Amino acid sequence: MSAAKDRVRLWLRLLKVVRGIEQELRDKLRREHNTTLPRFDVMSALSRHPEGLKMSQLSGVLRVSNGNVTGIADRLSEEGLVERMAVPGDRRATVLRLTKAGQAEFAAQAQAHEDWIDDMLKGVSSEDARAMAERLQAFAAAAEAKEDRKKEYAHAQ
Amino acid sequence: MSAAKDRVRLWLRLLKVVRGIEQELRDKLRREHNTTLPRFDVMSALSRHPEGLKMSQLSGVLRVSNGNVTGIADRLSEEGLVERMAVPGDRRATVLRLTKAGQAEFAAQAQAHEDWIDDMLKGVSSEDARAMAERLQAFAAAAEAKEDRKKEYAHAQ
DNA sequence: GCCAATTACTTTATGCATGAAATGTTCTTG
DNA sequence: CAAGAACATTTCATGCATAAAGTAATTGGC
Repeated sequence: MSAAKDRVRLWLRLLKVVRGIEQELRDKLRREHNTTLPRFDVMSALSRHPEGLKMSQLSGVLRVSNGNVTGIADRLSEEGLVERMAVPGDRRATVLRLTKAGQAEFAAQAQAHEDWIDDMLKGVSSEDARAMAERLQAFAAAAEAKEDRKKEYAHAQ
Repeated sequence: MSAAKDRVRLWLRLLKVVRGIEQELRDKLRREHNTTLPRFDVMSALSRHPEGLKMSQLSGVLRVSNGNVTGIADRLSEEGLVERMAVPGDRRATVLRLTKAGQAEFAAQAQAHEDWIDDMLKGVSSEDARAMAERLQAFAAAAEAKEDRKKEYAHAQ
């Protein structure tokens, strides 16, 4: 009967914990690296693709809107951390990639980021972390599959 | 040795799951109730305090800035969901509270919200939900205590 | 009772986020 | 090959979020 309440309570706790950690990360990024989480996310995605990503690929990976990425890329590129490259054979597209300076800057930020997380989650043992991550993974996979079924159904209409 | 990696992985999964659910809630709120999560949060806080809250109390409860609440309150009050009341004896302060219309509107939103959460977390049993919530609670409490010690230390400087 | 510090709130400037419209390019198809 | 559909990106309008500055009222120490 109170299963719904249990789930809502879980959701509220999840939200509180994640928002708390996220807020601390934002503060540290701003104070210690003069940047923001969205900028960090963009640079992180680019660092995993040294050859660069098209704007649309980037917004797809980060699951944000196209217009959003435009602005963040503009600001990062003004600071020389990122550059827009023409795509030979398609004048519509541009590829965004880290500059040398961007790579160096991100390396420092990423190391700090990992250290902060490790410190904030010190209260969680390695085993617990693995167990919870696995559970969340299973849950996310189930939700994903559900989403897909929904889309197929919509298409069939 | 890889404890740090385990914790970072846990964090990334947490972030992904929470952002995913949050995004779906935002979409549903927008499509089905023509509102947003921040507006919902404000109305939710006010519904727990029928006598109303001062602007500063509200921003404290929601952990957002003062300036932020001003704008949300402006828009909600334009729609007649919320009203600003003068505080007798302190002309600086105003109390914000739900109007009758706001109460009715929020009741509908809150019920839908609970149903959505329950549906999205259907894959989590009641027992698992309680167990995870408890763990998160313990973790949050530990982090809170750590924060407090930090502040005391800062004061002592 | 005065005035300096504090408190309550709003305003401003900046950045992030969205959806929708606009611009220009490429592809498709009759 | 000439529409026109599809695609890649930017621009625009709106809202949320912050920090910092501004306005006004209250409080506390003298």
